[in-house]
Amino acid sequence: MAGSQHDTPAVTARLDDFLCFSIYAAEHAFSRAYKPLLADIRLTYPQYLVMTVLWEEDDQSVGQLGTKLSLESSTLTPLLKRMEADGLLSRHRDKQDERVVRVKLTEPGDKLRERAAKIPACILGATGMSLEELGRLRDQITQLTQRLVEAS
Amino acid sequence: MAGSQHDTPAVTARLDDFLCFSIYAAEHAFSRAYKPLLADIRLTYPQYLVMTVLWEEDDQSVGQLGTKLSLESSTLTPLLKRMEADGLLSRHRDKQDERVVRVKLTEPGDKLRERAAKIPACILGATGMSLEELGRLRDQITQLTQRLVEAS
DNA sequence: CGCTAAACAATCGTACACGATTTAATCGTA
DNA sequence: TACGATTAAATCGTGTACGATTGTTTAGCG
Repeated sequence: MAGSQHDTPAVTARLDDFLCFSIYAAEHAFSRAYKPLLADIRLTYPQYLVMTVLWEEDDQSVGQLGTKLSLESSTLTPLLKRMEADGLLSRHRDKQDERVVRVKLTEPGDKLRERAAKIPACILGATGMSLEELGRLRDQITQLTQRLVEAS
Repeated sequence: MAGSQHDTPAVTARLDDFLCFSIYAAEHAFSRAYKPLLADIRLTYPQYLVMTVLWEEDDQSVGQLGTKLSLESSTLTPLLKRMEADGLLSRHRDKQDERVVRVKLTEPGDKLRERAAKIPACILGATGMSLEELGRLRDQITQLTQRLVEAS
């Protein structure tokens, strides 16, 4: 048959060896860890990420949000519409450039920030890691992401 | 400044500071890096993970797959049905215990393993990391996941 | 033996997520 | 200034992903 001498050995990499799978599992674990905390303030995990971006800087375009979150308009538009229906934010065409839709927090959306303020500490506690460890790990992962993006 | 003495300061954590977001972004980046490679063999990323588990050990129950992949039957059942329709695997009730459904690779599903064999090396190249670095990072992330799961 | 409890997969409803396409607005340049 | 190219969102179709519920089958216990 094919690889009588060297090429691909019959060995298959184990899933647990995959860095990508560890990331996949960690993403699920984070999402689940956040779920009960976010349920209190009636946000999903992606919605929480959007709110975090807006709490950081209000009045951004859909495109800006997409860049920061690595999401397409095809994902963001319905997500933002749900959040608008929930009264968290408003969406309006930019007067200067009608192609652009600007997203602004409503009063309740802005207020929610206070109720969400304790969440990061809860998650930090769940990780059982120090801020330094956590920061180092985050930076390594961010660097990895950048390389993956550049390579594609 | 910040904590004049205690309660929540007006400062909001920046999204980029969040470990969870670095994971979220990395998960997207991996999924996108795999996409063109997987398109060649007509698999989605989650389907590839299922195949990897089955290449490692054939003939597993839906529950076993779910445990290894951290997925619910509500996710796996439709996913496996699509893969069955694509001729990659078969699903049959276990004769000993009619509650369980056993998933087996078909001949084409097994053969696909060879064509997929070069993918890990492509991804490794895209990360620009050494196997040692990669392994260390993976172990840290796996440990993090375990702590998150335990804490919930 | 019979009956409840538990286990397993499937189903349903909701919510991301993406690529490809579409629509509308603006820009560039002849 | 006209008109093709570009940009920004939205739309459409497909595929995960989950919680809650359902339907079957098996296990456990009196």
